[in-house]
Amino acid sequence: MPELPEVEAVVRQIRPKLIGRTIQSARFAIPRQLRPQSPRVVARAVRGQTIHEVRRRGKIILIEMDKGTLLVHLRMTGRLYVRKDEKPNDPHERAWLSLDDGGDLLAFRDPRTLGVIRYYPAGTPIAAVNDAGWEPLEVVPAVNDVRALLKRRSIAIKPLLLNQSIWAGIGNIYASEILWRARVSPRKSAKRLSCAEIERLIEAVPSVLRRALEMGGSTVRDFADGEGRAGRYQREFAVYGRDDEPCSRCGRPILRIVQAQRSTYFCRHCQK
DNA sequence: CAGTCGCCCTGCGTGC
DNA sequence: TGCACGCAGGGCGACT
Repeated sequence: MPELPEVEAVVRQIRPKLIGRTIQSARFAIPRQLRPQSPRVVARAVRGQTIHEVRRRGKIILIEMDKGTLLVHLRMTGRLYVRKDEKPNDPHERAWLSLDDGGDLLAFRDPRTLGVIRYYPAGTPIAAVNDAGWEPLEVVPAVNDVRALLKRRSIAIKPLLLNQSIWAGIGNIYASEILWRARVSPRKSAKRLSCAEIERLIEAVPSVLRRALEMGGSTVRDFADGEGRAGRYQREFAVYGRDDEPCSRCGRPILRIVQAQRSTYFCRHCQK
């Protein structure tokens, strides 16, 4: 579900509610989500630790404590929010961290249970973080640096944008939106992008993501931020989910194709 | 090695 | 109404 803008929205919501709080206890309902670690071991490890920082790297949420870091990846349907401990349990909640004062709880809701939770003792390398590519809202890479990464990749540019080691945080919705803005065909082999196309891509990546973040992210099905609020960027989608509708640039119908088992939306006329 | 595919899950909308 | 099917914002491991 959530891509960079949605994850950032969640982090901004929960961060002030978590910093300085101490974890009293933790519960994990789906052991598979912690594999290869075990719920019991992780619960014991985090108990009594104080949260110092809550950060995002790409789509990854990092809850940093005295002696280690809890990593949360929301994957398709995960949500994180702070709520009062007394509310009746949502049947889709899968993990809970109870906080010291005020009877608050950090809840992890994830109907499909594809989300991931992992604990890293301080000093342990976090591979997914170390392997993550440019942070789109912080780094504007040089054309030559992007070209170097693309030059021997024959894979189509759209599935490559989903690879988190180029830019971190781009997912299936924004990949289509970014390529429409950059006027690059999603089917074009990465190594065949011209310098001009790479320049447009470098412009489009942060532009699309920043605008989506300003709008509170996108809500296609049921995304909600840490306050339970829906995003509004879906109203501005140029192509995602708009197959057969006219392209706002040229009026030709938007196409839907499948690449690497995922839907791609684009305009064949203005994306070459 | 690079690229593709199946799969992990649940829930919802569509069409018969 | 009920059921089967396709599809979903992600990413990994097993293949070719």
